[in-house]
Amino acid sequence: MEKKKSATIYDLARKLNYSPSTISRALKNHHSISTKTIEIIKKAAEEEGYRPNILAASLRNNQSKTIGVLVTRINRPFISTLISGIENAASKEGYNILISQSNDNYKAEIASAKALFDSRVCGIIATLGMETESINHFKQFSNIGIPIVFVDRVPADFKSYTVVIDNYTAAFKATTHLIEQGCKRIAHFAGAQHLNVYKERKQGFIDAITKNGIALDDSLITTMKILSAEEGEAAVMQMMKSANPPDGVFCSNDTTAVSCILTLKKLGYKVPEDVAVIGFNDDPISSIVEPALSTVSHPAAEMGELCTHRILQHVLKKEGTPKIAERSVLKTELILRASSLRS
Amino acid sequence: MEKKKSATIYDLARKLNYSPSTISRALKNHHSISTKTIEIIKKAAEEEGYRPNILAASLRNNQSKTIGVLVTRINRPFISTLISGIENAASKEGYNILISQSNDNYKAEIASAKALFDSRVCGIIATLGMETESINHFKQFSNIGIPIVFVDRVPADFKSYTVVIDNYTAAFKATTHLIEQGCKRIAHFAGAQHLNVYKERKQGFIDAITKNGIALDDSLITTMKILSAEEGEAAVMQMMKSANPPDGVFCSNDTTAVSCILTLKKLGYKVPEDVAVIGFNDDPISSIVEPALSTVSHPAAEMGELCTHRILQHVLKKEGTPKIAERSVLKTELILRASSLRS
DNA sequence: TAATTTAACGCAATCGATTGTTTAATTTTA
DNA sequence: TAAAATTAAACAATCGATTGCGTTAAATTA
Repeated sequence: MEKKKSATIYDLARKLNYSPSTISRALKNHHSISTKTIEIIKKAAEEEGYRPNILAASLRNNQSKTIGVLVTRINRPFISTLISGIENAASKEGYNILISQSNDNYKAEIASAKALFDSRVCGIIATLGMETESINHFKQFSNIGIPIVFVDRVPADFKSYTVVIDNYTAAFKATTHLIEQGCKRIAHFAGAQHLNVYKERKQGFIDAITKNGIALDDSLITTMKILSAEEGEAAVMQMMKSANPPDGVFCSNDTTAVSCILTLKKLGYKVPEDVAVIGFNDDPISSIVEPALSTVSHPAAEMGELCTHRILQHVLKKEGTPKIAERSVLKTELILRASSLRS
Repeated sequence: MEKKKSATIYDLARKLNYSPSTISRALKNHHSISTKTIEIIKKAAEEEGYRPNILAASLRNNQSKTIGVLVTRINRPFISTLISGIENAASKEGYNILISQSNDNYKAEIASAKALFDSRVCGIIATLGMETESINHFKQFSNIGIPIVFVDRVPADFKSYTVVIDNYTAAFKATTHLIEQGCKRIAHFAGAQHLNVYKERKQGFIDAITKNGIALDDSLITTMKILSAEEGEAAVMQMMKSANPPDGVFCSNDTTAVSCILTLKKLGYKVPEDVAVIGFNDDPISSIVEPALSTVSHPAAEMGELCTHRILQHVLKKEGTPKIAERSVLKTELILRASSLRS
């Protein structure tokens, strides 16, 4: 159990009587090294169990084949699937991913960004936290030309790559679907309005309502802090107590939507007959709850893969190629299940 | 948008007329640097936006304050929560985590291990894949003294730290609970038997059955490849068709347990009256399905934190301290819900 | 006052891989 | 055959932080 260190190119050089530079070049098939020598060196490298020291190479090249990923919480269905997509695409190209979570805490997000920066990641993929006020902590990356990809929860005005879904249209369609099912008074569980995703979903909801000639009733919109099950339950209790309760609810996420269904049932209402419900995200619980929850599917894995591709495109791009802050909008799908189907 | 690089200790040294070594020492409050100088240097570092180059420091120290995490699939409730625990504990101590997933593919697991090794992680936390045959790919770490923590799905005979739950006891208790609820013919959905977790759960099941004086009926045990919902459904269809169907099922995971409940309901059986069901993991779906699923809770986040602590303890340990391949067994909890409560 | 300590900091090697520039040997061309 | 071109490999600087050892000047002690 000695701490014997793995061989370096210097060890190989000494052993084979070549210079370290020859070893280095041979290992990556440099043309100035003869085929014979390359063979000899590769064989020896194999035998000696040589493994390149990535730290040394990264230091020298000043870039680290490591992508930083900064998310709010790793253990959320959407986020973990996103990360999975990021990882699959990255490892396929020989890149590693460094993960950090902010737990939706602003200060932690800043600290995480700094940590990832210090690790000299070659690019960073991030989703903003609930509390994020400013995004100055991302400027350190753009300042030195490190590409940033904001995904899902993105800032309004920051020059970077962006990977999102069309929240507005998805919300519009979801709400329209409820209207088509005969809902006349539709409620909306909105999320924190400083985050694009919830703001856009709310706007999609509002526009669908008004464009269908329904009067917008602000009292039917509940804005929640974190869209938790508890908040969902409380909102339902409140709403159903009112003189004119809703007959449909469009929730900004599945957590509150499932909570909504469960609470409605507990109160004795039938879903979707009395109240139709539709959520957002297509979390695993949505297909398990009874009635199964209609929802909007988020192409999480694809989004993750695309994020990685954006970073790699940027990193591998030749000098001089213009950097375009491209915005990618992925398609969502309306998943219709029993919770909203009255026919 | 120039690629201006961030300041180094050399830049600061030139600017302040100190030597790089003094800058380096001042930044970490070395006692041989005067308080006044430290102040000056830190102030300048702040102003210049100095950020240490971790790659350089790691190369010099030959250790990287980065923990490698090798899992099967990131987007599973248990795994993502485990990772979350690992990350929280690591970032608290200033360590980063590098994540790689094998997607349960043996070759990918080997490649991931190599990638993490090449990244010079200071320790590695791993759970074995479904296909993992040998664990030779982990020897490269132990060979050079890098600590390994196997978690949950661990190898039988490898000298390393281990963080697991007591699968046997949990399974024993879960099965006993079904017996106490009056079940006479209890089925078991077992997982791949070369993995410790499923093997132990099966043994716990068997022992609970026999110790309660019930005859063991092998036909009631279905061994599944990946414990998917589809496999669960198929198994239920098969079993309920038999002449002597079970009145209770202990499933090795929640995915098959939920699938079991849904299938039973579809077939017209009542849960738990006709068939009581209990799962394993306490995934989010388990509390949403109807009837809610009784299950065994896995302290995933704690396990993750403990894994990180094991690595850090080892890494920060002074020279000469004996390395103990400690095995940590965490407590599980039997979560009783409607799917198994007949009283 | 001379001899020692101590405080404060600089010098230079080091970690391992990379790469522009030379050098040496061999082959081709004039 | 001498000069030029090509091939193959060595030399040496570099990336940025760290650290053992050496150096200088001031402070303390004898």
